[in-house]
Amino acid sequence: MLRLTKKADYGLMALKYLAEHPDSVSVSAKDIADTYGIPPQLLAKVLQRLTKVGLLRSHAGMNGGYELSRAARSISAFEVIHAIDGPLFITSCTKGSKSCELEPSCTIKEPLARVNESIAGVLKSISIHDMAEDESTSGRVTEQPLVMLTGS
Amino acid sequence: MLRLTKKADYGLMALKYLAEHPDSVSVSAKDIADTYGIPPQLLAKVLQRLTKVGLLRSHAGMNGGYELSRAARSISAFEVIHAIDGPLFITSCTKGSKSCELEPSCTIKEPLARVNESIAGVLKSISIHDMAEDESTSGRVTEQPLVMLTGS
DNA sequence: TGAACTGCGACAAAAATAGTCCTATACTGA
DNA sequence: TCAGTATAGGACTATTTTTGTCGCAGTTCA
Ligand code: FES
Ligand code: FES
Repeated sequence: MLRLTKKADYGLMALKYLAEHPDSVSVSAKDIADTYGIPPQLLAKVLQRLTKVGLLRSHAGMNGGYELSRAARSISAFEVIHAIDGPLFITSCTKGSKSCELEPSCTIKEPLARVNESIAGVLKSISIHDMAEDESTSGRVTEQPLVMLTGS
Repeated sequence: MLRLTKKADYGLMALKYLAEHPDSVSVSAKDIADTYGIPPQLLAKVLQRLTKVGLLRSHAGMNGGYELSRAARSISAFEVIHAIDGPLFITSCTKGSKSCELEPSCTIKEPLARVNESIAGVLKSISIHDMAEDESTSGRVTEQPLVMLTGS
């Protein structure tokens, strides 16, 4: 449930990498793919999309690659995920204008839309910078009890 | 991104239906499937699972069916979703104990775990009762601007 | 010129979801 | 006690989504 796609994951990882290497003028997709052990071509596509929406600046040719187009602090996880996975959301319908078949009957959409908002809010409140920060902040968050399975 | 499965949707819809019909002693899977126009057998399975985890009580035989085992107010969306879609969460890895291949390199997991918590919190804070309530509360939430696409 | 890049579109493979079928079992009421 | 209606659940297929690959065109730089 509520799984992020790998592409989004890859995208976040890549941005995090870039945020941690501000010295390098630009880093190639291959470089990042190698350090994380993920398929280069796939990552390339992800980075291309991020470039398209303006989160990255690309530079073709030798010693080319990507760099953040803004400060890591100003790029939210939401933006990244939205750029890669698209705007779709919680309920299985939610096609924006096009409403699903069970529209008249299903009244579940409304309350869930508010859940969406909350989630989007959380995602927006986390920046790439925050993520990059994490490992330098020692093992602070490592062993928290994640009280989220009480339901069953 | 972050899509709920249809099964979970169906489950929520069914519980909502039950919450709205407290008069009926028990409602059959077919009844609910018919009113919402969803595959009866599939809904049956969903209801069976909800019964198994104790959210519903089932009653076989003629005029049988399901009923809420607790007050709608005390059943959270989280419980329902968790029961149906399982405990899996945000990051593409997160197999609990089994950590993914890119474990040493990927440091993105930690911060995202906190996002998970927040989302779970939101889901836990919404009860079936809240959902059922929604339509009686007039068209209050209908035309809210959902400010969640600012990213792109 | 040629090596090392990005930028795309089309495909193929794999995995997750959605949905169906079939059989067994439980309860009800006539 | 028997027919009808309902849940329980395993096995299976179909569909969709996600993941990953290939090939080729354009760019930059030495
Ligand atoms: S599932 Fe489409 S309107 Fe609710
Ligand atoms: S994607 Fe598995 S540890 Fe980050």
